[in-house]
Amino acid sequence: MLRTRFAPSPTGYMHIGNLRTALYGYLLARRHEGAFVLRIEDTDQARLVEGAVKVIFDTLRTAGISHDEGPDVGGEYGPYVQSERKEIYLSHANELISQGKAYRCFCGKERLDTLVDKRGIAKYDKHCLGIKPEESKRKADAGEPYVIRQLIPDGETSFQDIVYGEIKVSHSDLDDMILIKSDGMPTYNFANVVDDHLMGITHVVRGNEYLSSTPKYNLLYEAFGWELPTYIHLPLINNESGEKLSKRHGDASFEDLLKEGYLPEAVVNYIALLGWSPKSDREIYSLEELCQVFDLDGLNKSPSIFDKVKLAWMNGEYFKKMDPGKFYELAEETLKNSVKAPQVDLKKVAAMVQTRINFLHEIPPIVDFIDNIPEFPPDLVVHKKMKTDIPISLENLKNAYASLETLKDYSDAAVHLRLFSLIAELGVKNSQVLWPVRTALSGKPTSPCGGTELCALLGKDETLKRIQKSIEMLEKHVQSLAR
RNA sequence: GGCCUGUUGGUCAAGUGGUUAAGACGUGGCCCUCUCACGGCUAAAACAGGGGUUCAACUCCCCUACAGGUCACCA
Repeated sequence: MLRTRFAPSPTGYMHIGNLRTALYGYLLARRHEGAFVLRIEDTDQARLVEGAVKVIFDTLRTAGISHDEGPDVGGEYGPYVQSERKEIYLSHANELISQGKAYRCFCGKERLDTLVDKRGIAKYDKHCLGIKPEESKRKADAGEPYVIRQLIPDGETSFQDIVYGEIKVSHSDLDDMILIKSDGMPTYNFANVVDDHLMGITHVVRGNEYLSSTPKYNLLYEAFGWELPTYIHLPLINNESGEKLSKRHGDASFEDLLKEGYLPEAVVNYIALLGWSPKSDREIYSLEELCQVFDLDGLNKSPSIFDKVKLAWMNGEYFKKMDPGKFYELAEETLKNSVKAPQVDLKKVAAMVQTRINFLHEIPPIVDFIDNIPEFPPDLVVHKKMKTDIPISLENLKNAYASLETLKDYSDAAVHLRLFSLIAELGVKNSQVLWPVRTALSGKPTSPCGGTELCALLGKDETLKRIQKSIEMLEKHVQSLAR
């Protein structure tokens, strides 16, 4: 059975790159009816962050990425938290020592520092490899602090990566990396390998920052006589400046994006398409659909840039295709805060606004005129394409007022009928009546609906009041010009 | 700096020796239309550079340039 894993370290911050790695691992497992396991890599005692594991759980849950095994749901390969597996790593490392494939290193920081070159790069000189096994054991038993290092043999390693193909490196470029730290905890490099094997991970999906250390991991697999997993290294996601996404650069985490108004479904959909392509023109996919179509073949090797502009578009797409009831539910609070007029049907407002926004926070400025119509200049009723000028607008506003004054039913259909028969009667262009009305009712150059709908939305009292006000304003303007 | 990887329009991205080099976002224009939006149509816009291999290279090889990753008792 295919088994993948997501193995984040609890930093309290889940960025988009991490989330995408989790997503692909999840999709691969789902697609092949395998298992997706969550493992917490908390071997760095110095960097423990309060509540960080919760951030991981929350992020995965809201993204809809569910794991089959993990610290919270259990499973037969647990525990799934590395700090609880300390002894496992230690015994494995000792096994390697007894086989001569790893050794204790007693070098202190001071000595290690002397190995650093002018660029700040150090390679261990295998100094402690020279210590005889019995001596090493004696020192360790005497309580001298030490780390355990992997002994890299001479030679060359090559391996296959699903997306990058064959990778070949010479062992002379590899360092005798630390497996067990002096506090007894394993390093990521070691724990990762041991756990992936012990947990039966068949496909390792991770960012390509691990591509160059993979040979070292393979040497570990080899030392233990374990079978290599299938590697799937993912191209990195960069920010607008082409840098790797990071908290330090102020790049948004999944949580941040949600706070900014992005829908989790849209974010998941968008990141699925960064570095992977369904090889079709279609771009909108639900998570379930992604589970059906995801394939390794569509994986890309070049890095991509996280583009919020396109994400914003996709967010809008999700709003547009959303069931109106669901949309109202999401928009209700925003609407109630921005529209207080009692006669206004907020469900109608929601419907008007649904195709016009990418974010909920774009709603208030669109509907603000409902409660408070702004003062507007006379010229606003002048529109070349609508074939209106001030005299025509004034005239038709008066006509519309008279016509609307006697109307009782202010439903969309009734207003529409009344105004269009007025237009027919006058023998003018639709826009010559409707544009002045729309402007008189909204006070703005644009509105989320036309003149007739505006009448119906505002109701009779408010409609007549606003038209009257515009008539007065325009008359005053005309008089001032005449003088 | 060593090693690893990458480089198709501004961005995402298809393309696996022979194509008018898709599509999407964004941008401009047009249509629809009682404004805006939606929707429809359309335009501009790309194979990093140089050498090979080949009848034929965006596709294969080499070099250069640029970019990213990595070289921690971080993961």
